[in-house]
Amino acid sequence: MSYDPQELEAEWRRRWAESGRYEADPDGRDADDVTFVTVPYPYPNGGMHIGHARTYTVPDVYARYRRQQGDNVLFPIGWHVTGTPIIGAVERLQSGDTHQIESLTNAFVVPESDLADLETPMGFARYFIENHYKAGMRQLGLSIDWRREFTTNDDRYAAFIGWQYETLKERGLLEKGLHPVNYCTNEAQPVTTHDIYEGEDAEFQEYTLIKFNGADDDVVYPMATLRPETVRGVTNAYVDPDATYARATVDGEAWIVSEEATEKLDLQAREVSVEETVAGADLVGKRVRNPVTDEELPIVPAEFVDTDSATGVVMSVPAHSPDDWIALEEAKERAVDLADDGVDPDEIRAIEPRPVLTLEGYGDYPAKDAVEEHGIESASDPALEAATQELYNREFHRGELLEAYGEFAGEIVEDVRDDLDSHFRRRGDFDAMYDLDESVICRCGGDVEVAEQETWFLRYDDENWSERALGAIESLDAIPETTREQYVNTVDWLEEWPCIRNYGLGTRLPWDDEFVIEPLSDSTIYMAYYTVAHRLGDVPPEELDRDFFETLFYGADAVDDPDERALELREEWEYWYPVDYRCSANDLISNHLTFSLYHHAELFDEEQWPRGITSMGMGLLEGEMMSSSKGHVVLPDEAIEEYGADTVRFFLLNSSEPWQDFDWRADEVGSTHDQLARFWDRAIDVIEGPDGKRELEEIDRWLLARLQETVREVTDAMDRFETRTASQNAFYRLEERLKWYRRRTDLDRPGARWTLRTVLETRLRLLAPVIPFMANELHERLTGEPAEAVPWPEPIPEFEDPTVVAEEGLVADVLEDVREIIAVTDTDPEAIRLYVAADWKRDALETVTDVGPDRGPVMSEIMQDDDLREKGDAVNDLVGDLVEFVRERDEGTLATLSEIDERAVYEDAASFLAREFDADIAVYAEDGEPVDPDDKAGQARPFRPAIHLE
RNA sequence: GCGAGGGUAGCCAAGCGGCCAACGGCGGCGGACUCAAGAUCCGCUCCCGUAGGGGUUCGUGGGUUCGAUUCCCUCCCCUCGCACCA
Repeated sequence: MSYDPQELEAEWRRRWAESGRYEADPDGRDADDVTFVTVPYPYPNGGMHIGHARTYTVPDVYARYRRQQGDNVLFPIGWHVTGTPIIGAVERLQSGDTHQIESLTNAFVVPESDLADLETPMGFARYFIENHYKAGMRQLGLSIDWRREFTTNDDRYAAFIGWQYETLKERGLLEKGLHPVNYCTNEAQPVTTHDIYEGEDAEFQEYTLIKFNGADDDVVYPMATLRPETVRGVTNAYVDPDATYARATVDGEAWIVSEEATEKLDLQAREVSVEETVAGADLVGKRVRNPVTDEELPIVPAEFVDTDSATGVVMSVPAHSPDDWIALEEAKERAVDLADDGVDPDEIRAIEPRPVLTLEGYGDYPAKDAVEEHGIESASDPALEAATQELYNREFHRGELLEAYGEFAGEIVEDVRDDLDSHFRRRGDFDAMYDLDESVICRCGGDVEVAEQETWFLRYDDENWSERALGAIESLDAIPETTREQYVNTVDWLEEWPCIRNYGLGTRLPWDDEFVIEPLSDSTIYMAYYTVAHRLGDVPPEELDRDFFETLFYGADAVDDPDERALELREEWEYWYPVDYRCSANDLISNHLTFSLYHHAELFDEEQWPRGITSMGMGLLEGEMMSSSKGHVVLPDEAIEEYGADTVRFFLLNSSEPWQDFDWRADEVGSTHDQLARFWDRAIDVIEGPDGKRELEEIDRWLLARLQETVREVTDAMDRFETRTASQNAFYRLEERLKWYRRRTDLDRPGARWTLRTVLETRLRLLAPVIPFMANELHERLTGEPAEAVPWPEPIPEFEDPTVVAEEGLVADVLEDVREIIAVTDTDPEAIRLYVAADWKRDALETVTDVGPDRGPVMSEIMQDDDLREKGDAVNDLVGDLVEFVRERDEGTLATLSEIDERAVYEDAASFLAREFDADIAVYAEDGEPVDPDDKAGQARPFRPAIHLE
C-alpha cells in the first residue's frame, strides 16, 4: 500500500477529535510532570498563511514530545480581536475598497457569498477564526484543547482584564497624564496608522524651542531646533516674509509664532489665545536676544522657512548646518536688497559663523567644509540634504563641545544633548513642542497633527517594577539565549506606555468606559485565563467581580467572603500555572513579551512567572517576504491538500530551527513529500516482512549503537526546541546509517529483520511529535499501539558500543581509500591487497599516545630502542604522521582504537569489499612476510593499511 | 543612528580552535535498473593529479595560536525591532 496522506490524516483527525485525547484536565500527575505551552493567540483580521502554520506547530511538537515523556500537557488557544484592525478591515470592506476585497477574495479565497458575513467586526473575526485558523489548526493536527478557546471581546474576558487593570491602578502602576498622539483635526480624534491616507511613515519629533526674546519688547520668539546644543552658534533668525505670523499668549507669555503653530500649540495642551496676526515682513529687521549668550541678533527674511514646521521661526547656525551656511552666503550676496526690508546690509555682511564644537577631520566651520566637499553651489542642490545628514550624524557622534559650554565642555554631543536640553529647560530658557516630520492626511481628508491627550499609562519605567521584570528575565529560559539581552535592553528603554484607545474592540476601562484597553495591554497575563476559561462559563459575567478574581488568583484569605466557585477554579489554575514555554516571535520581544513579563512579575508570585520563551523567526515564500495584500502567500489548507499535513509540518520544522527564518520553496516541499513517501514504503516493507530473531552480528550491533546516539541527540534537541536538529537526526542522519547498513549486510537474515524492526519502532517514536499522522499509523501497524501511546525512547546501555562504531569507521575508510586510488589511476583491479601496519608501528603509536603529541620527546623515547634506531628515516616519517594522528583525536577515541584488532576487522569486511569492487581481497600483516609485488606494505600506518591494486 | 542577529561552495544550510575541502537538502553530471520516462540505487560535483596526494577557499583587512571557518579587532554588506502598529 503506497503513501496516501489524505486518507490517513483524515482518519487520525477523526480519531483525535472523537477521543478528546488532547483535552487536558488536572489528574494525579504532580508538578514535575505537568507542562503548559502557549503561543500568542492569533489575530483574525485576515486568513492564516503558512508562516502562521509554523508558529503554531512548534509548540505542538513540544507538547507532543512532553506527552510521550509522560507529562500531562495543556496546549490551549484563543483569539485576539482587540483594537482597530478588524474594525478597519470591516470599514474598508463596507466602503467597497477594492484592495481590501481583493485581498479577501484572492489571497484568502473568501467566496463572494460569504462576504456578507464579514460586515460586522465579530462576524469578520468569527469567519476567519472558524474557516481559517481553526480549520487550519485541525488539519495540521495540532494537539489543542479546544474547550478553552475564547475571544478578547468576551464579557468574561473583560471581567478578567478589568480585574487586572483595577489592581494595577490601585498599586499605582497605572497613571493618568498627557501624551502625544496623531490627531485628526477634522474628526477631532486620535488616529492610527490604518486611518492615515498620506504620510503613513511620518514620525513625530520633539523639537526644542529656544526662547529668544525680542530686544525691544518682551515677546518670546521660540526657535525650533532638533539640535539644542547649537544654541551658542546662532547668528541670526529667519522668518518667511510672505507668511502670516501671530502674536499669541501661550501659557501666559507673549509668543510670536506662525499662524499654523498656534493651532499645534493649542492641541498640545497649551493655553493659547491669538492676540493679533502679524505679517512676516513686519518681523524682518527686528532684533532678538539669545537667552543663553545674551547676544542680540537680527531677524532676516528667507523664503525657505516652512511655517507649517514647528514654530515657523528658525535660527541659523551657519558653522554647523550646511543649509544655513548656504543661506548665509546667499543672504550676503543680496544684502543690498535686504536694506529695503529694513535689514542693515552691513550687519549681514558682518555675520561670522560661530562654532560650537570641534569635529575631527573638519576645520572651524564644518558646514563650510561639508558644502565644499560635496561641491554644493546653491540651496537647490539635491546633494545638500545628504551633506546635511552626514554632518549632523558626525557631529552628533563625534563632535566635542567647546569651552563656552561650561560643564558640558569637551563632551561628545551624543552624551550630553539631553542633559543640556533639560538644563536649559529648568532655567526656563528652553521649551518644547512636537511636530510631524512630514505632512500627514487622514482618510477623511483632514489634516493630522500631533496632539497631547489625557491618557492612562502603564508605568514601565517605574524602578521597582522594572527591577521585578528583570528578575523575571533572569529566571527565564530564553531560547535562543541571545534573546535574553534583548529583554534586558527593552526594560531599560521602556518608558510609560499609553494603554488605552478611544475606540476599538476589547475591554473598556472599568472606571471610564469611554476608553478601551489596547491590544498589547490586554494580552499580558491571559495565559492564566486559559486554565479556567472552559469552566468560567458556569459563572454569570456580572458575578465575575474583583473579589472573584482576587480569590481565584490570591486565595481564600485575599477577600472577606471568598466565592466557592472561585476557590474551585483556583485549584486548576494552580495546577497548570506557570506557563512552561511560550512560543513566540522575535519581533514581539520589544513589546508584548516584555510586557507579559512585567505583568507577571507584578501580579503573580515568582513560582508563577513564565519558565521559558522561545522566539521564532519569520517565513519567506520562494525567497521573498510573504504579503497577504500582494497575494504572495501560501495557505496551509492548499499546502496540506497538495502534500499532506505531515509533509507541511516536516518541512516547516526541518528546514530551520524555530528562531531562524525559513523559506517555503515549493520544489523542496515537493521533495520532502517524496522522502516521506519513500520512508513510508520502506517502513511498510519492514512491517510486512518477517519478525526475525535477535541473533545479532557485528553490523547489527553497529546500527543499534548508532541508534542509541540518535536517541540521545534527538532527546537533547527536543528539550531545547531544536526541531531541525531533532528531525535531521531522527530522519536524515539515521537514514544515512541505514543506507550503509543495507549495503553492508544481508537484510534477509533473521538478525537483520529484528534489527530493522527495532530501529523502525524507535525511530517512529522519535518522529511522532513532528509527523504525528504517519508515525502513529506506522507504529500502530508495527506494534498495535500508536507511537503517542507509548513512552519516549531512552538510550539502551547494552547497545552502546563505541568499539563497533570505530571498527566500522575503519571499513568505511578503506572503502574510501580504495575508491580514491581507483579513480585516480582509472583502473579496475582484480585483486586488492591490504597490509596492516607492523606491530612496532602500533607500539610507536602507543608511545606517542603516552608521551603526548610532541615530536621531540617522542623521538627521544623511541630512539632508546636499538631496533627502531636502525630503521632511521622510516621511524622519523612515521612519528610525524602519528603525532598528527594523535593530535586530531581525543583520548576516548584513542583508547577505543587501541583495543581494536585491525586485521580481524578487514578480514571480516573482506567479502563486503570484494562485492563492492568485484575483486579478490587479501589481508596481510606488514611484518608477516606478505605477498608484496609493488613494495607497498611499508606504507602501512596504524589504522590506515597500505593498499595494493592489481 | 540605536539595539539584536547574520554574511560558509550554483542555491538553501550545518559547523563555531585541530577528526574541515567543510554534515545534510536542492540543483547539475555520470553509471545501474527500464522499451522509455519517472521513481529507486551507486558515484562525482573548488582547482590540479595515472596510488590514497597537492593547491586555493568559509564577506574584507589585520591580530592571537604550533594550528582559525571556528577566538579578538577594523571595515563593508544584509535582515529584524525602535513605541501607540497588531
